[in-house]
Amino acid sequence: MELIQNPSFEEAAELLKEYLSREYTVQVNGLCTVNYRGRAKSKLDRGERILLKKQDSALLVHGPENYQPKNWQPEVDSFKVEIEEEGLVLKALRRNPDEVVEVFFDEISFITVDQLVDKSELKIAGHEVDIHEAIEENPEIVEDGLKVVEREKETDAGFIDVFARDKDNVYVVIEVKRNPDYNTVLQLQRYVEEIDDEFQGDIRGILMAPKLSEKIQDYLEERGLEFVGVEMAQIIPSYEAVDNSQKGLSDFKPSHSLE
Amino acid sequence: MELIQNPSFEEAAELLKEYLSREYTVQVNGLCTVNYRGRAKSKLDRGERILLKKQDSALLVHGPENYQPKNWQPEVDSFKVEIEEEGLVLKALRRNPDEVVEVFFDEISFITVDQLVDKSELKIAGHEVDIHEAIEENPEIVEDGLKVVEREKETDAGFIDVFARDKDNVYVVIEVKRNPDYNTVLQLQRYVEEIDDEFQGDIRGILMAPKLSEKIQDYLEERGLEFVGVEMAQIIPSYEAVDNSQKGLSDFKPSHSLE
DNA sequence: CCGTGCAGGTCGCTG
DNA sequence: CAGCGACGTGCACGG
Repeated sequence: MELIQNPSFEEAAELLKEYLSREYTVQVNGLCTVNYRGRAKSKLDRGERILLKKQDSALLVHGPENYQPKNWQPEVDSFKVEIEEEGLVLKALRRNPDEVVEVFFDEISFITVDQLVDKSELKIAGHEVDIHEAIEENPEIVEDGLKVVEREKETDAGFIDVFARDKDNVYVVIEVKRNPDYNTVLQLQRYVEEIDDEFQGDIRGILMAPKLSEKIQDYLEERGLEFVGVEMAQIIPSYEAVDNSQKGLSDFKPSHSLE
Repeated sequence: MELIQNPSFEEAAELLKEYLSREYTVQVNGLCTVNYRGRAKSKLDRGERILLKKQDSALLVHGPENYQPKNWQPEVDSFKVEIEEEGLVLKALRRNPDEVVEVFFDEISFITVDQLVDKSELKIAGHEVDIHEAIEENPEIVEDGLKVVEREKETDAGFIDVFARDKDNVYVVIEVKRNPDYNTVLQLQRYVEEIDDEFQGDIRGILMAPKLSEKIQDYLEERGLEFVGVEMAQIIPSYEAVDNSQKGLSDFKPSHSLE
């Protein structure tokens, strides 16, 4: 790993030209201004920030606050580095969409270059697809007597998550959503109408989600559709909720909220 | 700024306990394993990563690739740092939703602590609300003779972005969307039906967006609704598109794509 | 504090 | 390559 504190702009430019477009992780901390132009247009005045260029060319400019970067480029097709009067300019261009991020550094407090090794994959449980699978393996989590007919059934209106029949053999359209909103209701309604055209007769529509706001539930039921809740523990056997109720002895709370 | 290369776990723990819960930006580069439990559950095996704790307590764990962090916590309510056998553990707990991120460090290549100063605000132009305003100021960007009646008009089906009358005095419901999809069409249709109930007579529905896929446009027109495109230059006077057509002499392309 | 909808969303999968 | 939908979406704004 290479790390230079308070590099001259020449040193920094040399390092950047050497490593920016290769599979290295490059970090530059310093005082900068950032412009973006593309799908929208943005301007960010001088401030101290952390620039991160990742090994797949992704570029992030993080300010001292917030989860999200102030500016970014998910994939850069071409970098440009120049030394201007009293500063260093880094431009990151991207095609499709055509966009450019320009970072003007006034001061650089340090710069590091490294190749990080990380082969491991992130394993996540609890996505929507896990709910689909849980339903297929265990249809009674929806309701007793349910029989799954088809998953990902294609219709003119799109794909139905789960298509089934209930204990009375009535067709059931199930829409699974982690975070349902009003549009989810419209979408389900659209599916039910579509299936109604195809199969005639009564069709039930069920929205399955971890939770549903009261207003959306009303909106749903006005349309003759139903809601069924699903718990994480039902779909992830090993799941245990986080218990924050008693705090440990050794923990300490941020003072961020105090000012 | 404080920067320690290859700190001992004791040194690191001391620094973390001192600064994690205060308004400092803390960065730790090293080999770690990460677990998350909350709305879902995830496990990330050993790998070299960059941990960033921001001044508002936001926590990011970035791998060497991708725009998005591997794990994160947008707001941390309580940190915990412990030294275990041959390692250092950092836990970040959050309430609402109850979630915890645990980072187990096996090796730390460096750690920095700093207070970044960044008062400047990010100014972005080109959001949906900018399009609303552009329409209000310049109704002809929708079509000649249009008169805006009301913005954000409330109906039972939600808020209509722009409510207007055309040159023949026919009511027009305009839905503005930066990234329209099928649901946008349904939403617009709902609004038109709602307005139809209220005002009777012919009602036009217009979807205004930077672009619209052909299939969605068909879907829209099947329902008797219309599409009007909007250009960035129409809503941001100073906007100039990025011209990537000819590459500069001094730029250089990433080799990332080559392997 | 919760509910609601936008985002330069990003990302991954499928046709 | 574009279309389409999920996301531990995050985030800002309004009730």
